[in-house]
Amino acid sequence: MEHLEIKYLLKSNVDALIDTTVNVKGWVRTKRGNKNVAFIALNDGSIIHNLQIVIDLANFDEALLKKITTGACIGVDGKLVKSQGQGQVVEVLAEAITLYGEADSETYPLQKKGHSMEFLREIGHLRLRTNTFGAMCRIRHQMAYAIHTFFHERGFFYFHTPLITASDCEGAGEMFQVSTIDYTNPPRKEDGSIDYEQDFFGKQTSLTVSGQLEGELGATALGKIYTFGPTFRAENSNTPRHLAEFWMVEPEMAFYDLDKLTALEEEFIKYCVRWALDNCTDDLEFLNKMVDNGLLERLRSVIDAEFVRLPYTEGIRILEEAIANGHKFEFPVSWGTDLASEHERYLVETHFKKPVIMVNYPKDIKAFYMKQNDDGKTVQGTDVLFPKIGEIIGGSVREESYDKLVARINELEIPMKDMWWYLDTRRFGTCPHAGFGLGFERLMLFITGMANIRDVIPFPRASKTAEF
RNA sequence: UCCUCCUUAGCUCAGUUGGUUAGAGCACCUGACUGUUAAUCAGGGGGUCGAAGGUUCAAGUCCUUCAGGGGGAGCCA
Repeated sequence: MEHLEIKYLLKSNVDALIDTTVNVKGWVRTKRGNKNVAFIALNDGSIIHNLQIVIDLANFDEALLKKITTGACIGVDGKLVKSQGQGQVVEVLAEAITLYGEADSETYPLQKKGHSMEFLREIGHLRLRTNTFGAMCRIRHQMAYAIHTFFHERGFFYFHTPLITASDCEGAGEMFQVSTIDYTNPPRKEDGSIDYEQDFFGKQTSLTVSGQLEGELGATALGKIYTFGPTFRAENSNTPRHLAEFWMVEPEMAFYDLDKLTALEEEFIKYCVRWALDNCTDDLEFLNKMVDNGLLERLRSVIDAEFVRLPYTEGIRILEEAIANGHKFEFPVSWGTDLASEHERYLVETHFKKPVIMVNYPKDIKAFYMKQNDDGKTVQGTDVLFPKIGEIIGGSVREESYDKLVARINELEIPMKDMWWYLDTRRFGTCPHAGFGLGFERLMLFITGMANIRDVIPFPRASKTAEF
């Protein structure tokens, strides 16, 4: 008999299957009943909803039924019928049950009741079987698919940048070293330092902190590319918004200026949010009900809003005005300093009440590769600031002038000996170009309404966190 | 990394100015119930109070250190 997914039975027109025998397989969420009849809520992961299996106790061996507990895996052959009870349209009257795997009820950690996110992190290998994490994983898949679709439809090429790199040009913080050297007895040079020429790659290597620099090589050859892959930061940052291993989306486009860049950033995020609303309805409704009551409203408001373009200088003026009107911030505000989270939140949540794309930052608080403006003070960097989660995108127009770029590198004393290939993009056929980076899990935080970034990736990697 | 709060049953939490045998709800087990929706009702088992020291006649409760976790901050995506 053909095995049918529960999503198919609950979401398709199955009138033709009524009163026929079907086969379903999945994991038991709950079993309840009386001495005549038992009800099993069966979930196979294809959809958040459970299929109700009805068991006439007279037809089954009591020893078998006893083993069908929360968490057990079973297959059921049975007649599909319109449900007698409320709460579901169809249900299956069991005719034969196959027990694939028991789940001892005294030791199986997941209960019918809800669990705290903190507890579920301790059983990361099993939490995927909960409603919340099932919803998260299905949405995560849909978002990945949406991202590929968005760029593919617009002529971007999916461009694969290396995970192992020999350069840390962004200075984006601590990196994880990649080495086959025996660290208890490393080969040494005459001056006592470790001789990486004898290491696997013949030089010191790390896991990448960004695919941007290689992405620029792609954009200056293919026109429009995007990367979508894992990224690594060895920073010991212990917050609900940081991971040591996270997925990043980094488009890079030749011949894009600041206006085209911010337009793409806005269009991209709205596309993803709309995709979620269109394709993850059941999961989002569940999360809206169980995790974050304001979720659906917030998602819809982002689609409808026109993102504010806010020059940094104007942002500072608004914040100084707020202070003059009596608003208290913990940290001072002045032109030239980076904004603290509280300042960004004020602008997004209090002042404008919609997403803000801040542009033209002081050059001293942004990376060396950002395009310098004619004022000599600012660069064409952009941050997309979102309600609740803060910075979701960081991007910029890149400095395409070889002389200006090298001058800035020398000014900041950035070691570029391993970066000669990057400078060649400006030496040979340089072009105006721009790009941005979006933290995929930050997007997931916004889409799902989850509070902690460790709960929007199946197996989070963070400081002291690598058990599962 | 800094600030702050927390750690008591499988889970979520009570536990008074330090004072007999550490409690509840849920979960689990047993039983009842003619179709349940995280079913309901009755009963039962279950704890080295995060770890190590210390103060005290007496510590779940006070002190110190460590570990783990939450929230906030910095860094960023």
